This record gives sequence, C-alpha cells and structure tokens, in this order.
Amino acid sequence: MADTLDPIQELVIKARRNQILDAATKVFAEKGFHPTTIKDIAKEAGIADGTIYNYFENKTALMLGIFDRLNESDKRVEDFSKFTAVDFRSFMKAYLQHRLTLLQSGNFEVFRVVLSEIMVNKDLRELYYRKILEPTFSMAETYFQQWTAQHIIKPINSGLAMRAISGMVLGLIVEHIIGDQTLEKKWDELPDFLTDMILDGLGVTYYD
Amino acid sequence: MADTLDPIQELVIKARRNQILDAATKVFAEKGFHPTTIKDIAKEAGIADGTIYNYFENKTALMLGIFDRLNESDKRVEDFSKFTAVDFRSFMKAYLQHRLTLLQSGNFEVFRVVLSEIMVNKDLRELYYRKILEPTFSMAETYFQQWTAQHIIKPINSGLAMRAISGMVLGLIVEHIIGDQTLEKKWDELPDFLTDMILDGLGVTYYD
Amino acid sequence: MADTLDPIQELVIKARRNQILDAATKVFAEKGFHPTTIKDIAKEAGIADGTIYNYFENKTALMLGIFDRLNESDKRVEDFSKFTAVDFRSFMKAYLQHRLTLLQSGNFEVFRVVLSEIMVNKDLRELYYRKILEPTFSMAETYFQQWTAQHIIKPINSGLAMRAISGMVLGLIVEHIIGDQTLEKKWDELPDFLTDMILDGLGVTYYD
Amino acid sequence: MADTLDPIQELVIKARRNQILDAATKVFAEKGFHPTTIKDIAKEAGIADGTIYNYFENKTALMLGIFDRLNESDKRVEDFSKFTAVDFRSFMKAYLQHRLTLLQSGNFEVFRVVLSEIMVNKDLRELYYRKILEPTFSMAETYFQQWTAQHIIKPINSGLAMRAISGMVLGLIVEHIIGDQTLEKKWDELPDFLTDMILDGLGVTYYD
DNA sequence: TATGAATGAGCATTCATTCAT
DNA sequence: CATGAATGAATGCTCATTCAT
Repeated sequence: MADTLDPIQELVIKARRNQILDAATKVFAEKGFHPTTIKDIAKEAGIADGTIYNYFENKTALMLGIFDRLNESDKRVEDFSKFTAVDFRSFMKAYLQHRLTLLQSGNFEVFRVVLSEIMVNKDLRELYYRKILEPTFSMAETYFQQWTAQHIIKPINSGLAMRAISGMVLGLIVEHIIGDQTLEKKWDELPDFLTDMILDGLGVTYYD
Repeated sequence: MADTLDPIQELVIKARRNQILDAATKVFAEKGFHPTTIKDIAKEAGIADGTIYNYFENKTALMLGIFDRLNESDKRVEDFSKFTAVDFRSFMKAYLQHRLTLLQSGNFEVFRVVLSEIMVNKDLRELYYRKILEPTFSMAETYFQQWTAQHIIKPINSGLAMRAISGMVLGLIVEHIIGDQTLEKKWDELPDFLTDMILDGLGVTYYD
Repeated sequence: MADTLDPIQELVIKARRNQILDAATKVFAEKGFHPTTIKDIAKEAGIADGTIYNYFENKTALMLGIFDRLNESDKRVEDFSKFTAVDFRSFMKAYLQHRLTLLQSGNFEVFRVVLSEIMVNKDLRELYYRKILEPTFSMAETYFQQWTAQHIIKPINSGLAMRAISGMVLGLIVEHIIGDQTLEKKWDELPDFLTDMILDGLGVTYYD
Repeated sequence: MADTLDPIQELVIKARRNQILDAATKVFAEKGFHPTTIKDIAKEAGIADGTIYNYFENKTALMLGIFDRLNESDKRVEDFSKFTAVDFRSFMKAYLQHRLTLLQSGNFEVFRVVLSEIMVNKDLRELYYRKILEPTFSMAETYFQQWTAQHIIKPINSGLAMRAISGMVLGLIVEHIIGDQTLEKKWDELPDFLTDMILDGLGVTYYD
C-alpha cells in the first residue's frame, strides 16, 4: 500500500543489513568468498539462513553490499580538496597517509577478498571501475593538470603519472596482503618515503 | 616396480601434464577458477575427467601447476644480471619493459585468475611469496645496495624503494586487468615514462 | 469467549474468505497450484501473508475452499428437476448446455487446476467424489430409471449410461483444456450435437 | 571423439534410463509429481541421486520420459487399421476394448499423475496434444469420413463425433481414477455397452 | 485481527573425486 | 594408463508457517 517506508522500519532494515554484512565481511575475510556458505554467514550473524534472503538477493549481492560499504567509506576520503596543504609535498604525504591507513584495522582482510573477487567477476569489476577507479582518476587528473600549470610538478603525462602513483599504492597493498613482512613492519614509514621518492626520484642528481 | 622412470615415460608424462595445464589455463582464464569444472578442462584437453587425476592431485593442484609454469618463465627473466646496460637508466627501462611485456599476448587473463586466487588461498599465497616475491625482492635489494654504494642512486631505504617499484608495476597490471582504457592504450609508453618518473621524480626541482 | 459469532463478524469473515479465495483462484489459474506461493496470493488479495492463515489452515485448505465454492455453484445447477422440459430431448439439450457453459468465462482455468489436483490428491479426490460425483450420479440414476420405466429411453444399464454421458462431458472439457482448437471453436454446437448423438446414435439405421 | 556410441553402451544407457523411469513411475504414482523428491526416486532405483542427472536433465525430464514411454506403448496400438473387423460394430468394440484395457495393470496410477501434470504444465500439454491427441484425432477423422461416405454411419460432423467418443473414453478413465466403484466393477462391460450406446443411441426409437 | 519479519526444514542440482573395466 | 559412469556430500535458495508486535 505505502510506497514509502516508515522511517523507523527503514532504520531497522538498515541495521539488519549491516548486521548481515558485518557477519559476511568477517567470514569472507576468514575463508574467502567461494568457500563461505550462507549458513556460515547466518550463524555468524546469529540469524536463520532464510533471513539473509529477506535483505539480499543472493550470495553475490552480499559481496556487492560489502563493496558498497567500502565504497562509501572511501568516498568520504577521496575528495582531494580535503587535502589542503601549504605545499605539494605535504599534500602528497597527507594523501598517501590516508590511502595507506584506510586499510588498517582489519580492512586488509576484507579488501583481500573484495579485490580478489573484483579481478575475476566482471560485474563487480565494472562496478569498481565505474564507481571508484574512474572517478578517482578523473578527479586526480584535474589536480595534476593544475599543478602542472602552476609549475609545481613537471609537465608530464598526468594520466600516466596518476595511474602510476595510485598503482603503486594498490600494488603495495597487494604485496602487503600477500604477506610481505617488511611492508607490514614499515607500513607507517611509507607516506614519507613514497612522497620523497615520487617527488624527487631515486636518481642521484636530477640531470643524472 | 622401478624407482626411476623410463626417460621416455617421463617426457610423455611431462607432455600430458602440459596438455592439461594448457587446457586448464585457457578455461580458467575464460571462466575463472571456481566456476570452471574438471569436466570443462577435460573437454578442452580432449581427455577424460579421470585422466586428469592421474597427473594432478586435485583441482587446486592445477592452479599450482599453472602457477609453477608462470614461475618458470619468470625465473628466466628475473635474473637482474641479464639487464646489463651501460647506465642505470637504460637498465631500469629494460627491466620495466620486460616486466610489463610479460603479461601481454593473453597472459593477462591467466594472471588475473592466478593473482585472484593467490590473494585468497593461503597455500598459494605462501608459495607465491616464497618462490617469487621473496627471491625477487632479495635479489633486487642486493642490486639496490650496490647502486647506492656506487652513488648511482640516492642512499634511500632500498627495501622500500624496490617494493615500491615492483608494487607500482603490479598495481598498474591490476589496474589494467580491471579494465582501465588509458593503460590499455598507453601500455607501451610505460617503460620510458616510469623510468623517468622513478629516477627524476615529479617535482619541478630536486630541492623543490 | 462467545461460542457464537456476532452475525456481522460472520459476514466480515465470509467476505474476507471470499476475497482470499478470489485471489487464490486467480493466481492458481495463472500459475498452477504448486508453483503458486502464499505470498503471490496475499499480494493479489492486497493483504499480508499471515492474514491468510487466520482464515485458512494451510495452502491445501485454499484449494479445498475453491473447490467448495465451485461445488456450491454446481449444486444450484445440478438439481435435475430444474430442467423441466416437455420432452427428453429438450431436457438433455438443456442439461448439456448448462454443463458445458458452466466452465466458460475463465472457469476453464480454475477447473484445470482443481481437476489436476483432484486427480493426485487423495483427500481432494475423495471429497470430490463424495460431494459431487456420487450425489450427481445417484440423482441422475434415479432419473434414468424413471425415464426407462416411462419408455423414454431404452432399458439399458442406467448406471453406466449416466457415467458414460457425464464422462463424455468431462472428457470433452479435458480435451478443451488440453488445447484442442476444434472444440474451442465449436463448443457452442456441442449441446445439440451431443444430444442427437446420445439419443439417436451414430449408426445409420437403428437396427444396423 | 566418436560421434556414435558403442551399441552395447547404447543398450546399457537405455537400460539405465528405463531403470530410473521405472522407479520414477512407481514413486510418482504413489506420491504424485511434486511431492516426490529426486532422493525418493534414486532410493527406489537403488542408485545415487547424482546418477539420475547423468541420464535426465532434471526432474521434469523424468515426467517427459515417462510420458514418452506411455506414448510409445500407445503408438503400437493407436493405428486404427489394426482393428480390421467385418463390421463397424465389431470395429468399435475392439477399439474401445483396447483403449480401456490399456490402462489396467497398474497403468491407471501412472496415467493419473501424467494427466494431472499434463493439465497444468504447458510444455507437457503441448507435447501431449501434438504427439498423441492431434495424430489420433487426425487419423480417426479420416476413418469417420470414410465410414460416412460408405453410409456406415450417419453423415454427422466427424470431428465432433470422434472428439465426443474419445472424450467419453477419457472421461470414464478420469471418473475411474477419481475412484468410482461402479466403473471399477463394470469396467469390462464397457466396450459392449458403449458400442451399443454410440451406435444405437439411448432413445427408444430412432426418431424419438 | 492484521502484519510481515523470522524461521529452518527441505530440495533440486552440481561437481570433485573414485574406481571398475 | 585411459575412461567415464557412479557417487553422495555439499549448498544456494525457496517458501509454508509462526508469532511478536
């Protein structure tokens, strides 16, 4: 009858969805997507199997849901304008800091599963590209062009530069996920280190 | 009866294994690991389901097998000493060139599946780390330390530098896998671009 | 508290039952008994799932309910005394007319489902036999015996004759249900045709 | 490799299919189509659940299979030319005899389930019409027209006559299925009785 | 009474793996 | 060794029914 939901109902529904996604996140992180059964998730959430299907179309939708939540928490960050800093170096440091910290506190485990599935599931992949990668790239490129115009950075291919930097972050995360101990230990040093490396390069003189 | 195999037998076995792995590689690349059935692979290889189990313990072992073959072909490359170049810049360019070209010609699809599974499967992950990442890192670090000593590159944390660079390559591959069009188009420009970026940095002056 | 229901309450209940049965009839007719879910019916009726269980024991009881309503509307007709006609031929025509028209205007679809379920569900089958077939047969047989005594029809086995005739009607309905186009087109000619056939036979002479 | 099967293999497959269909027939007859589980059938057949799926696409295909077997056994009969008799009356008697006997010896139970499902399942219904009803009707009509031309029967609408007669048979079967005791007891008298009724009619004189 | 979220038993189907031939 | 039929455990998902509100 009513097209719109009682706002309280809406809250309850959101809470239940989150409860389920929390459980799914935890179990997926532990066992991976495919080996996890709906029963596993239901048990973890302390509800019946069937209840999950009142809130999610199917198992894949759970992945989507987790993905969306990651996405939401990302969005709050990804606005570069937040990183207002006096100079470019500080800006880059702040950005890297943020990006690399995001995954700590258990998020590594989720990201492991989500990224794994993204790589292999076309729908998820396209979603990830459209909702995250593309917007980020687009915004970042604008900034790079401004900085270039302001002679803050060299007049390089901003599209590639930005992809290289974000790729570097992504790759480091993957290496961390795969179990590299050095990265695990020195993760906090990365923002500083990478900033210097990106801005100044490794070469001993700038004309090398 | 015999502890050692007839060398001809051994060849036949190796050939059969490769035949199966070729099929598995193809089907995994098309459908992903979990959605692929043993029957799919058997059909692709033109043999019976059961035959596969004469050559591989189970489905996971097929993944391992594919992984090992990638590994083998990697090994032939990964020896940095091959990249003997007059100067460091040329060396870096050659290395990146090699690393980035490796995945072309259909290998992207396999790598997509293998990496996806590596991220999520503990055994595979450890194997990957132990057999590939760690040796590479170890060798690379040695080189970096030499270069530092020779004042070819700045005296930075060679462990992090090398992880950042290989991470960048890995991340760019992942971004490519995920479907980024810009990377697809400009893939060939990357070795040059990245070399400059890594050596000289993006900053407009080296003291910025 | 009260053993007897407020007559208004009773009306309300009857109305609600009918509302539900209307919905059930419609959906059963469209999708069949087993494929139809309680939710389907509730949605069609514009009420909640649970409400249905305030009026019907379970899903089967809905079938029973539909069946009973068909039964009721049948009863009003099945009294042969209604078909008072000057002669036997007119009587038979009127009866067949009535029987064959009964299912038109959407009732074919319901009957399809009900009959299908009757054939397979023991309870329903017995109910159908006890409440409909047997009484009808019983009444019809009485009439046949009268007609025989009055030399209106031949002195044949009235039990078989009557079963043959009603069987013919039933069979034609089933053939129609199954999708015979000829019957669909010529349905209206049947009363006349069948009457002649039943009374005069197909043989070219009566002593043939 | 081989497109054609080893003829022995083919026999084995046919035997296994029949074994499964025997079991399915039995259990369907006992419990009806929907309430029967694959496990029920597998248990009855003495094989594993999964084995059934090596021989049949899905549960519905089992119904189809049963239907096809009924169909086959029907075909051997339905050729009217078999019923060569000196006169039409003998012919009709032989035909009815055959038709009504066909379902005895346990076949009633199968037919109950098959017909029930036919009424409600569109695919099955169309199949039944196309493979059985239509060909039968078509052949029968030809015969009726011949008989009419030979003045053996009255010049009536042969399409309707034949549908009425086969409908009568079908309806009597349904009435029997539903549990009518009279029909059960007098089933054997039907061929004679119906023949007379069809040819001579019930009316006391042919001009009534 | 009406609601509809929660339940969980139940089922069709899949598929890795085995093993007799 | 090769085969492929047989296996049966495992799982995603459905849906009749209940019951707290």
